[in-house]
Amino acid sequence: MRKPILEDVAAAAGVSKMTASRALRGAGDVSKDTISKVRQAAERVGYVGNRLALSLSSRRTNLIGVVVPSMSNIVFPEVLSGISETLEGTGMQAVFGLTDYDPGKEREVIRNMLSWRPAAMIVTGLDQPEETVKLLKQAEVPVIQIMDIDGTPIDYCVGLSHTAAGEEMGRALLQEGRRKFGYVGSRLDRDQRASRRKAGFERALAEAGLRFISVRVGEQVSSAVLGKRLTIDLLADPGELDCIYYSNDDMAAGGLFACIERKISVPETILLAGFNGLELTDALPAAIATSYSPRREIGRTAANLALRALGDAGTTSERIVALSPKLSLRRQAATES
Amino acid sequence: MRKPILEDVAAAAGVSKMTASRALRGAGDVSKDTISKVRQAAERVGYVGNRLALSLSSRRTNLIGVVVPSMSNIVFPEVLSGISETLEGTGMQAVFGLTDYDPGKEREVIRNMLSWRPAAMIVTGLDQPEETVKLLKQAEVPVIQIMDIDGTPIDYCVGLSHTAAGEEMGRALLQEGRRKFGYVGSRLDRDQRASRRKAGFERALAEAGLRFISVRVGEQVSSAVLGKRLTIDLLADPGELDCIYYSNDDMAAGGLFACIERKISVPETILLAGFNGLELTDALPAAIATSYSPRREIGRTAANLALRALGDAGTTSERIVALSPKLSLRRQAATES
DNA sequence: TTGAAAGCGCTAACAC
DNA sequence: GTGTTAGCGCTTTCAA
Repeated sequence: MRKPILEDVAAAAGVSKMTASRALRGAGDVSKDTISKVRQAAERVGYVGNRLALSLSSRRTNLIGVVVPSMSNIVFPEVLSGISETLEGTGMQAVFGLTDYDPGKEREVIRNMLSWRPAAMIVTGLDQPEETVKLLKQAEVPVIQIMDIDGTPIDYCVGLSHTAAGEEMGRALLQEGRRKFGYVGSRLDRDQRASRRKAGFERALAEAGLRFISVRVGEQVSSAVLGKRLTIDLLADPGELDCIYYSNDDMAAGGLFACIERKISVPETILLAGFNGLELTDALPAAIATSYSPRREIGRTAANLALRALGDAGTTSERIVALSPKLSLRRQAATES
Repeated sequence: MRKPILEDVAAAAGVSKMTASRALRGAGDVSKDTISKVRQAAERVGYVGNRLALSLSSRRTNLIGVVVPSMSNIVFPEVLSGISETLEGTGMQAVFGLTDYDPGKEREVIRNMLSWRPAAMIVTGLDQPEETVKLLKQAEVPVIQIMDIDGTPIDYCVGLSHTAAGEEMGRALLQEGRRKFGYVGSRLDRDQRASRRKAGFERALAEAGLRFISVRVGEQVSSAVLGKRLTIDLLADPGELDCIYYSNDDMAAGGLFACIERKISVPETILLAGFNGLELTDALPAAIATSYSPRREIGRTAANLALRALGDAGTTSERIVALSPKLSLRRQAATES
């Protein structure tokens, strides 16, 4: 027996297709009696609506396309959680796509998503190639760009200035009296945000007449393992560093593990600084400096911007939502306990 | 001007709708000349196909629904990466949904996905409530259940036996001469797999006439922070433990950090054991035991099972794909270098 | 190799 | 409050 369609429900309930449709959606004026009759009939025949038909017919979907570069650390999964959480109960549904930091893949993923006629798009970064931007603009759906605000958004963006974050961290570490800086990162050609943090940091150093004494940039995906290896390598360079800036917390954690094994005291001898403010940093056996990036909140805000853009045109939102990273140089006191 | 549809492309190319459709899809016999004419016309007008119409009309979608409980550690993101990676280039597209370990949410997420008429479903675990199983069966699409193989799959499953993994770890640790065991976990009521690992471990202990001397089970999501806190708490119990089994590596890493701060030597004084074999464990400053769970491979295999189930009925697959976790008690030698 | 007609399963718009 | 008609944008089927 073929899968039941609306007409089967209508027949089973003894009403017309249209009445059944209205009853199931709770739209229009349908008598309480009819509604329960239809609902029961639907239950009985095991009806599951067909969104393809619904969306084609009504010319709108409940889909929000979300495009992120990677799932290899916890950052984007947390953004997705924030989006998913905010969308819950709204009837909207997120659809995710991965680009692996590849602009070509990104364009294909976006093109594919657009063919599903999503109600809105959330994409990572402000640096899409022109062709991709054109694609997004032609789609005529609200576009929310996330993570970054250094640039001009297509419609909306929410995130933080990575240049400023790097600069702020640089200033703070100089303030702490550090003078001999090293840098450890990876894949800066692909990860524009990490590379802007580095540039911002270097600007702060330049103002003090300083620059990175030693630098290591890996080719692999960033991870604690890579951070550890590059740190060990870096520490072999001549010149005693008193501070290392990492592209992110995963790398910095690896650096800390290297220092622990070598019995270098952190942060006394060398101060380590990362980026993201991962929960992991609170558990580490020594403090590393970090800027907390509000990943979940970025996800929530992005979803809210999308919802608002789809709702009544009355409520206008700021086009650029700047969230500031919270700098933390020392271990957080256990604030709440 | 409204968004171009197939008819606009056809008009621009001077052919019929049908010919344009075939030319763009590369289906049927269309002359080379016509094909390039149509492709150019599509490019010119900025045509993006409408998958809603395509799927409704052809009665099949390129969607594979994927339902996972959480994104709060790296495990499921890696599964999703594996799926995404395998689907790339096949024309199939994964759609993700989160359940937050809530059976009610799971049912709603699945029902929602089914309304998009996916070609296959990938869901986490073998322990869906009967009602949800009924929903999946009625959908008449291949269902692949992942992570677990302790049970009977609806259609296919790929994963490992968590009971066996726990038992194997227990035996190995006994073999190592450990005798005084503690356990640290969280949310065992929701995470059935963690709770089965614990049960398996306890079975191994029971065979040796032993049991956990101290146990801590938290209410929050598992994390290094929680693992650290519960470990500190556990260590305050009377009786000197020589081994702690954790619900997973995140928790175990937290335990290690607690030991480092307290200057307890690991693994000499206390051996710590987790589960998952996260990359992080390779970077940690002391070895923790773990079972490597092939997360990415589970994702890949699940996607392949789905693809095969959708392909020519000729190729039948095993219904149950058992992957074995690789036990590691000591730090891996850097095998490849 | 190309085209015309019918219809996928639903809802919008209008009648009653 | 309920039903009827006419599509949504594409593919399938059949004919030329």
